[in-house]
Amino acid sequence: MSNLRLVTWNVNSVRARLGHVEQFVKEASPDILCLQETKVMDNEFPLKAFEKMGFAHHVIAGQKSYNGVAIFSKRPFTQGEAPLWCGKDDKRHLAITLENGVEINNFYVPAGGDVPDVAVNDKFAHKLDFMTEMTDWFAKRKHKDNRLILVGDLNVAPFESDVWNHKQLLKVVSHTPIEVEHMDRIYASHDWVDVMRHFTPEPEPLFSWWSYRSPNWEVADKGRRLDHVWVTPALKPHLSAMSIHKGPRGWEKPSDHAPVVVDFDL
DNA sequence: ATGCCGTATGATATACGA
Repeated sequence: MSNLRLVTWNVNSVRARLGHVEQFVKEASPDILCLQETKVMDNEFPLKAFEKMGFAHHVIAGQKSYNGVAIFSKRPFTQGEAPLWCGKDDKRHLAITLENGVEINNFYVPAGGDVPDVAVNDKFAHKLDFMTEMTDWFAKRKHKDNRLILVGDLNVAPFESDVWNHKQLLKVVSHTPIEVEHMDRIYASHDWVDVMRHFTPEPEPLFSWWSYRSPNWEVADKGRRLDHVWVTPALKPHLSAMSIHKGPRGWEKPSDHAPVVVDFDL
């Protein structure tokens, strides 16, 4: 058993945030770094900077302007299976398997647009379909011995204490009941453990995202928990710590998401 | 927070985020 530190962070452009990533990696020293919204094609990804940060292994999947995920690791891995979600090759998922057999899935679930109505908003329909496919995918692969980690920007804040004001956000995309139902089905698909709530149970507020549009983000604290770390039951005994790092959200020209750190004995 | 922000792009406006 040794310590494994995992970080998940929606950086909102890896090129715009490279300095922040370097600074945070220096501070937190993760063994595995899962990024979302890299917003860069693979041939333009600043890989050398990540090698200098000490990550000997990586897998990246980007496209121009939108989406994009990446996993950087100090430990060797093999790349895992990643289906075409909703039939689109829009670079929202990567999977790796470490030498100890632990599989890490890094997701960027569609944001869903503004209007929480599938009849008038294709983006919302895409989001719900994406979550349904995640449910089916993990249900199909379910096995009691599976040691899976699921991280990323899932773009849903499921619990009342995952948003700054439950009642005001019930009709706001990310906290609507239909999205929470879809997320509950993913939870059930593999008896997932919500690691962040394992360490910080309700009703303590827990946020990982604060809008750029809200001034005085830290004082107002109108946040939402959109970023998640889940594990399958076999990994629950190996959890040792979790923390959301608000520091980088306060740095100059920040991402609107804060990095989440989870420590395992693995 | 619906709002005045931020990132990206064949850009000086538009799409997208959530």
